[in-house]
Amino acid sequence: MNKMDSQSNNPCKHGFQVSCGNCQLSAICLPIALETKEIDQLDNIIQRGRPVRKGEHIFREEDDFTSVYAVRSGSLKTYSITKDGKEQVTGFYLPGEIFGLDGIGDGRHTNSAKALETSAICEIPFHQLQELSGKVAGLQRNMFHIIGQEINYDKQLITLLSKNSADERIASLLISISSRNARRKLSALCFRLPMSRTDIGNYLGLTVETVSRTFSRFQKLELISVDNKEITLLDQAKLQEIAHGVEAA
Amino acid sequence: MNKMDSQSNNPCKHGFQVSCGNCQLSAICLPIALETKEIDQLDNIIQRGRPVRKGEHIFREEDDFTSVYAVRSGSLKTYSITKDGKEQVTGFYLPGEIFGLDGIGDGRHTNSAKALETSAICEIPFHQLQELSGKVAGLQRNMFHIIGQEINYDKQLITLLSKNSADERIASLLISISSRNARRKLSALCFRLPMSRTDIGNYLGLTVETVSRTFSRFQKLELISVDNKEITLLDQAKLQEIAHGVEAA
DNA sequence: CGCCTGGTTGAGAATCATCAACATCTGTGG
DNA sequence: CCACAGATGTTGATGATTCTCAACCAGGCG
Repeated sequence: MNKMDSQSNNPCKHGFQVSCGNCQLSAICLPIALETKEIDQLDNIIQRGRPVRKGEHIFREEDDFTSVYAVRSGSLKTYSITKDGKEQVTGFYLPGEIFGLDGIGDGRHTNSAKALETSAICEIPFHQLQELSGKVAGLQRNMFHIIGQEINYDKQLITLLSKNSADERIASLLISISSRNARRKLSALCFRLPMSRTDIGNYLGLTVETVSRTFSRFQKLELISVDNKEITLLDQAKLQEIAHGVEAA
Repeated sequence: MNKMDSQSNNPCKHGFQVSCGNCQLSAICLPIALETKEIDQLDNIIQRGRPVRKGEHIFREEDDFTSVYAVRSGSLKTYSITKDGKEQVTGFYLPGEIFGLDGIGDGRHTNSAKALETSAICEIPFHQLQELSGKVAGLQRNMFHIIGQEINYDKQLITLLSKNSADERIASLLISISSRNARRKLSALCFRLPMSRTDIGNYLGLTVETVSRTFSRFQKLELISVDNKEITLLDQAKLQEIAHGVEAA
């Protein structure tokens, strides 16, 4: 069915021959306006691999950190395994978003990245990016900017986990996905959640049951309409209010 | 009394005329070995301000991001104010540690930094650091390393908040403080917590009461001995076990 | 000395987790 | 194309952990 599939208006959703210059997402990946020449330079070092299928890894915990990545289409989650063997989901990434920055610290990834659906990924070898960013001031600023965003998102998530109730966490996640869709010029009110309820709960520090119950309750309150993974926000204002204007990264 | 004051073996605890070259903490601040010449270059751009007193701010949320900072002596907390007006403690920083990296994202600090006791702080103007790091490869790597650490710490804290019980969180914090003391060649078993119970609870997503009760219970179990802010770890192994080997950033 | 902040302890309440049963969806092979 | 199995999601009943409210205690500072 999938009548509202978020990607369906893109004729070739996994076309990986696109260059940064004509990529629809460049406004998101490259927020600082670079000169055409600089974009070309960046373009030359980016590798566009084959699409990855649902469940495949882009990298794994402990892998050498060689590249950062951008989502072209699809979505993925990052996660790590805790000392006692449990999975901890640390982030969801949608088209236009950068991931793989964990690992800048010690040269090894501290998370794994796994596709939630068939996805196209841009790979940017880090040492080349670093070299290039030494020469191109705009790019270096941009990199710090992106890294800084990651830190800010994490701090926000920390606050969410530390202070907010289950309702507030779920509402925040919904608002976050919604506004990230809006940034990509997709519907902010009607979208498909690419991740499972289990992943949502894991990410937000809740059990599956609590996630499920909260969704049901929100539906009963006519805040959202739930059809499996398809979500429609019926009362965005009220959700914002519940989320305290805080968006889950 | 303060017989075990962590700083008391430093004859001039707030001497701010020290240079990076002969600073005892350089092994922590500058983990990548820089050439002497490079250290001098770094040295020249670092500003050593007057000591800040307990409760004073080093910077505030929304301030322009101009510098990163290193703790020379004392300690501080970073925090932000949530949309609904509550304080969220986002980190504690001890001597040799770098803070103020929030703000790399959008050029404004997203947190405030406040001294927990009289402290000496090194200020490193960021644009100069950035310039210098363009020239000195070791320094650039070092900066990415430090920023990456920050990301890793945050991810660990996210896991802690998302998965762990009150006992586990408290044990993790104690182990963290302990091992950061050890890194500074101070006692890993007997130290003074510079922050209030309220701050601990805020940071770990717990109420003061829960923190207090947990400390009492740990004492009853002879895991630690508590005398106000003075903590002695009596059974480090058991604490490690409770913390699942996870340290709170 | 007494106030005020910070810390401790207790009783009761609320939220969320756990356990368990059941429903639905997906995708695979007959 | 249907049937089935395993994974994923929903709902209910019960219980544990942690929060809330409240009283009380200790230490520091005017």
